Amino acid sequence: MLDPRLYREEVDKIRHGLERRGAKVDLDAMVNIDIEKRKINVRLDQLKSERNTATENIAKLKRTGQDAQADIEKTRTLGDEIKAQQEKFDDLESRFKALALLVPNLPHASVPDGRSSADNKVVKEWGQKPAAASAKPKHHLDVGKELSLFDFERGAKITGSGFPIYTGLGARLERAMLNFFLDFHVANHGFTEVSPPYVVNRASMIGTGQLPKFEEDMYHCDADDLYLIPTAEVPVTNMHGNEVLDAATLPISYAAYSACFRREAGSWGKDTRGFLRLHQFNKVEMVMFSDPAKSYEAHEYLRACAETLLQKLGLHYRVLELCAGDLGFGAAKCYDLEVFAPAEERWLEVSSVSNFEDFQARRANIRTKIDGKMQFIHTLNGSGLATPRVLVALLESHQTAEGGLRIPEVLQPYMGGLTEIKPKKK
RNA sequence: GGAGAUGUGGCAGAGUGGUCUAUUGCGUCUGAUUCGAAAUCAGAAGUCCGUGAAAGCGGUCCGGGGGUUCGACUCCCUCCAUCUCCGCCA
Repeated sequence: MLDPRLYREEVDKIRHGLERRGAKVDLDAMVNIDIEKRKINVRLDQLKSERNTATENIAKLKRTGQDAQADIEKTRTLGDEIKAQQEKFDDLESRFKALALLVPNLPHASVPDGRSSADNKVVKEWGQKPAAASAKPKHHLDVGKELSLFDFERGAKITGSGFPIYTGLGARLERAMLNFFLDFHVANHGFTEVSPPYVVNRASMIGTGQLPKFEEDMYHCDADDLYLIPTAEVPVTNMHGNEVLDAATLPISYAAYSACFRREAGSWGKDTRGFLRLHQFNKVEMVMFSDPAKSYEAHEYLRACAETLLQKLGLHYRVLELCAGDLGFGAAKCYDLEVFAPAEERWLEVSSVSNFEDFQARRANIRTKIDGKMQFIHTLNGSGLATPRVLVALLESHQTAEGGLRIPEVLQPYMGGLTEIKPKKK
């Protein structure tokens, strides 16, 4: 949510930011509701003030045993008027709030202009593509099949498409990645590990910005009115909802593993094959709560944390700075990390590192007191990392000449010392 | 799932329809005393909204929402959380 003051003091700033995003919002309607609301608020406060003095007077009369009937009658009509004005006010306020929850964050000044993902800026490339001379690597689905690492058919049988089963060494490899990610963040990056619920209430989904706008993308349990989390960002960020954080404890950094559930309602036809778009997948998420003055340093730090993992895995990747038109709903600035899949010959997004500034903190009401001044903290998060596409890159990047898979050194301790997954003998 | 109890400021804990402008204690901050500190004494302090150039002024907040009433921390309904006992269970 944006600072409500902006709607009356700096509408042009909002207009400009939304324009950069290519977002359509009826700003004029919101400004008008806000003006109307304040007008009624002034009248309402005045009426309440009158009532307060009147009831005080009644109390005084009653205490001294005098008749207060005339004052009671007068206050009764005052009460009716207050009720009527209050209803108007509540209606305007809820209308304003409903609209405000649908307004995306404004892009940070450093975010480049652009309409779509085609306009994102490559700011870094690490490692390199396999030499053209070497044999073209096999497709990850073929590698997985030969080594029996996963089973899409049976996943589809028991649940549906987009719910794969990792099997045998594939399951272990995926678990190895998650353990490596978590352990590494905790040991080297100063994160505290948390293991959150995978199901959250509606208020939490609003807090981080998934709702009310993206309802159709979320799995919902009707009987309990709870949502399956699309990312650990939701429970972990909302952990501190309605809290005033001690400024001395900032920044607070969490790393959380969770399964992630996404309906991907609007994505049919895009990347539906294999691992590229799943309804359930595993991810380690990094979440930070930062002093507002230091959130952009924290943003760079988070990005570096995610990058380090890819480097340790020996994967060729690049960093994109998203343009204004491609920013996620709540992000003020965002880096995407894309890993290269040599058989697919394309870049795959494996991490998205965002600074939300106070956008989520306003929704979830997370504050801190700095120099005696109450203010909203800044929230940030980044994948570190999601496993499916990393596995794809791993399968396509680390193939051995014999058709097996070389295990990156950092994962070997988690694989019982195994250095290579060898093909079955025929 | 069943029965009962509780939810009040940073914390503890009073308050059962009208000077509640929420008692008190602890903690916090400021000042006095002190070379400094402790102890002691005095004082101050919250959130959010509106209004105003500002000082200030008005409103709001006792788990959330709703109701009764001229007036609700107090009465009623409902939801949530916590605790105790019972049941079930990885």
